[in-house]
Amino acid sequence: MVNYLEDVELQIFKETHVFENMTTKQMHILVAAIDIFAEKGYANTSTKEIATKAGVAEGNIFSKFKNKRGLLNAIIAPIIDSIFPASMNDFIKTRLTKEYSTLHDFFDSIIKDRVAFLAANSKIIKIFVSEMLYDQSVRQQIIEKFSGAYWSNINQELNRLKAKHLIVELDNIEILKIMWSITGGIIIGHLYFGQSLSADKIDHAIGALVKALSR
Amino acid sequence: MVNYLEDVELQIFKETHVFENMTTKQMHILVAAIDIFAEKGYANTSTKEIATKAGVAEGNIFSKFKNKRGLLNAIIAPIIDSIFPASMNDFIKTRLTKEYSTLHDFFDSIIKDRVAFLAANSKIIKIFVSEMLYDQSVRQQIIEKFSGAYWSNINQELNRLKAKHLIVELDNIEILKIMWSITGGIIIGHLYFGQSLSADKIDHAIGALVKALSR
DNA sequence: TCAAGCATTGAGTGATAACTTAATTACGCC
DNA sequence: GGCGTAATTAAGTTATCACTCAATGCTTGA
Repeated sequence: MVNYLEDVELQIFKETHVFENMTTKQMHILVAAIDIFAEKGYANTSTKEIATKAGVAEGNIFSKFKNKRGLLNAIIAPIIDSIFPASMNDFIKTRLTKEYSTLHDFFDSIIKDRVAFLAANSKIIKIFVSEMLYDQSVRQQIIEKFSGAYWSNINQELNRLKAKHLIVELDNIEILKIMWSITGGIIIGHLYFGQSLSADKIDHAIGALVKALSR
Repeated sequence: MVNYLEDVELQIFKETHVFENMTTKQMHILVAAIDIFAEKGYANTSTKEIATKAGVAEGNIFSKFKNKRGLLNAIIAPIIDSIFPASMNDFIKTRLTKEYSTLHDFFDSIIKDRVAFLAANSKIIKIFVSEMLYDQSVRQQIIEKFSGAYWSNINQELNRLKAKHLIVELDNIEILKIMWSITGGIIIGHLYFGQSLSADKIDHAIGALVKALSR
């Protein structure tokens, strides 16, 4: 029971205080839902199945999470809050604001940070990705979060790199798209096609990215 | 009615002869299913809804497609057969076998071909992508198709480029991953985030890819 | 023209889905 | 230790799901 809270995958829920005001049984529901949603998708999972796996009565789901969608939201919301901005706050402080002497340092820092985050939350990321493809409103939330602090910070940083003639003169949005494509490719390969996340493979990808975007 | 067959989106079904041995009403079912699956996903769509949109009785779906999953397979199978190998056959003949003088020619040809294919089949691609994320067996089919003619052809071509010192000395699988990441990024941006497929944006991405993988 | 056979219909079926609710249990506080 | 509140249960309830099937319509070739 307490083991659940020590699961690395659940770190993000502790950080975003989702577990506060939750009983042990309710945490079990959340954890069971994450497991099953990640495996076979939200729409293919019944609340009865979740309750059975969590070892609680089905009604307990609805007294805490209101409805099935509410349970999904409890899983997805921390991701939307974290995938760009929340853990990004920490990231901006420790990484982005320090001066990068080379483009390689810049991308090495960003990509490794993001890959580590995504790999450490693979089940939740799977749920999030699937739902993002289905649900326009989830995509809209991403766009909004993206337009906030994350965008202005990284935008600023890219302009600084352009001023130093370190990075190619493309629209920042194009630069970011290439950056996230490479990161996404690594993650998709890992999550869905069983490819390794070995350090040298990631270094190769970072090397390619640096070449792609150097001036 | 006949209009359906002129829909660009359905080209792939004509090419793979899916429409043969189908009545007009059965084609309507297939087309309606594509529309609704693409919009809200397979699991969230009822057979009744498909029948209503197609203007037929619900039972008609089951007499032709056996069950709901059979209907999905009729949509997905041509994609699996085409996304790598089938349209790739044509592509290999007209493009891959001619000698490329520069890496830019090589990627320009490949990326534009793939982007055009994916953009011309956006609804079906959306269905395919969603189902790929859910269904292990679909992923397995991709891996198998990938390991066939497509792989040996492109592998050969990449080795030739390496011999000419035109391309970076990474594993071919790593090169392909970077290539497909960039292509995928363009498509995801277009299909799910409403970004344009303008020629100069694609040229920029190709330019970045060439730099990334040049020796 | 008509019979045979395939396409099509739509009412019907059992299963299962999400969700409700009234009763029961557990828990914190004086 | 008992009282009030919140957590939990389990047996419903209603709706909807995929799918069946017997009856009907349509086409085609002799």
